[in-house]
Amino acid sequence: MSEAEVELMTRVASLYYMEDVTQAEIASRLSLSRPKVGRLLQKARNDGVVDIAIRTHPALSAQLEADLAARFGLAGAVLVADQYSQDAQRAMAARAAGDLLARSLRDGDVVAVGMGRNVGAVPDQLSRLTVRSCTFVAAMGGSPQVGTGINPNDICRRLAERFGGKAESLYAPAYAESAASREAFMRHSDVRETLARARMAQSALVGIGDARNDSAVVQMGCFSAAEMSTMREAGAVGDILGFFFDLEGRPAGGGIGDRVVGLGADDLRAVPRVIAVSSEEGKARSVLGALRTGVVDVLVASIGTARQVLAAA
Amino acid sequence: MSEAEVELMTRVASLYYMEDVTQAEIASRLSLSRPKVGRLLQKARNDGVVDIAIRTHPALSAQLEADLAARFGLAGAVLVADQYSQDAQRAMAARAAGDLLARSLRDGDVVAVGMGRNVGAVPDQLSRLTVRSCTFVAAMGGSPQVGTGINPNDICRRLAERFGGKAESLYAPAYAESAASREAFMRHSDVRETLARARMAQSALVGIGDARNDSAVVQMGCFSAAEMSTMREAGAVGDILGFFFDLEGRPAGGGIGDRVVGLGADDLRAVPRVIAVSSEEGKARSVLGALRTGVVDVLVASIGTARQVLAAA
DNA sequence: CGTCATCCTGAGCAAACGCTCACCCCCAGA
DNA sequence: TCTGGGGGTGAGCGTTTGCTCAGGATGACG
Repeated sequence: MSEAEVELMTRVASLYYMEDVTQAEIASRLSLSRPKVGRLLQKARNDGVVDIAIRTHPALSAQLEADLAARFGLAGAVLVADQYSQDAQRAMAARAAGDLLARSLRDGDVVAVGMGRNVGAVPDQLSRLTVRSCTFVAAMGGSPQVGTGINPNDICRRLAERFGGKAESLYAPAYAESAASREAFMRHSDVRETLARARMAQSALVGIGDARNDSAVVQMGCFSAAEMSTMREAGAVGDILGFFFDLEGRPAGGGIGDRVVGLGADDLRAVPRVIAVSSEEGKARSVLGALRTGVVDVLVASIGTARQVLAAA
Repeated sequence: MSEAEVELMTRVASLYYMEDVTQAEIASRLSLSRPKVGRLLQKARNDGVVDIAIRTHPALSAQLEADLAARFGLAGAVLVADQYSQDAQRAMAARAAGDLLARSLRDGDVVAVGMGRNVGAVPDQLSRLTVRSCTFVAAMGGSPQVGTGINPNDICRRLAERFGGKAESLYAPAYAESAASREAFMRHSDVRETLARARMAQSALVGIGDARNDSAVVQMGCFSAAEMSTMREAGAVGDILGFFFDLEGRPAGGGIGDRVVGLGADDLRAVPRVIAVSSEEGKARSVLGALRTGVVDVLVASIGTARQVLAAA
């Protein structure tokens, strides 16, 4: 895309969206055809030159955000409006998380990146225009069982693509068959070094999993449905980076969760700005547990989830 | 406006702008009439629930911004797309300045506020949704000669209104008739204390004046056109808060500019984050001088102005 | 309790817009 | 040189949208 085209696109977008000139009028002023103007506008929206965002009115969220921050010692909370469809909800949350990330990242920062559908949606919602030369490091291994787009390595790559930074992959499975095998993975120099870099990150972007049988970690093949059931019986309500916790935020699920190759809870606590995204309704208990672990600094969730979390707390 | 209405507005806006549902379809889904949906959307845009922004593509601005920052030791530069009309240009710059302010302000911050059309346009462009409990202090006196909207006190009031913070007025004229009279004003306890608070601000928002006979300070009656001519002959190319400088950024204009009641250049240098806005074409020399004074930390201007400034430097 | 003003509401219409489709231009390959 | 594909372009049409205006509800005030 040439610079001249970007400029034309910006001109057209300014006239249309800021000065409320009709497409036909813009066409005649700039000697273009009307369809061409329409196409330029469409492209402008696509490329992020025109940025349309739905903001949460403080009347709906300010009190809840303050309550969450106060109650769980968060640096902040970002609540988005409830949506009808789950896809829209995810997009909404992902976009808020992306904006937050874009605002807080400085050039040269390192970001530790988790997995899951919510985290995976963040790069999709991110405008291509905010350039940050950051490094995105996978904070957890991957799994061939699930499609691309959910794996940390892939999310890192896409985040780096959008921000114009670098991605650093973790070449390890998300989950080792045994504690011994996990140790072996963790000792491998590539894995060790990548995780060391992730541990030193200024920010982390993670999802909050629910401990259900259809959750992402099960689909990824990290755990069998049976193991997940066992963990649930042991009190597990959710996970962050494969680290399971109960409703009180204490480690839960027996040793089963200890076979994950990636950053642990203590590692995350040392990261200054851990952003946790949760979009699905019905994850209130998972979110509550997650907040109580003390690893989360900023929560991105829906207003509905926030209400439920506060009610349950 | 009730909470339920805000919620409805948000719902409608989400469906329309994020899920691309037509107004008629939204109307039938939510059992509303189509015009009602249209009105809700309009209101949503008005209130800032729907936020449409034109972003500057990095291809147009990134290099220039980096050059400006490097050459003048700025913390950053924000460049907006060139506009045809001066009003649109002003709105564009004001909006960028407002966004910048919203991003950098923390609760409890104090902001020193200057005057002029550009600064005055900032609150107009500011969405009402970003709440910050900050204090906006006038960094300069006012003048009854010019309409409201340009005077620092009024700008403070409007900024405070938008952000939900407090405004602190400076009850003094922008300009004293003599050095002695200025001293008298500056000694007055109200004036002294207000300026002391402005001096301790975390941020400042100021405009860059050109030293023309039709400039804002002349219209405000601070100086006569003749005095302005004298200052220009003495090398003055522009002013910040009534403090005049030449093309090299050195104080200029003889003692004439010393009768301004407000913060001086040294005061501003002590403010960690001075945001200077300039929107008009043809102010390149003023901006160049301003940047060389070393008081500006972040420049908000148009791409065209930036090009001229760098070419002249 | 009546009256007036104001705001809100929804019908109808004209304008604006998105979309499809045929067309043309450019370029690669025969 | 000819031919065929691909991408971009502008006419025309159907849909969507903004706007005006009359009707009705609501609330303030006499």
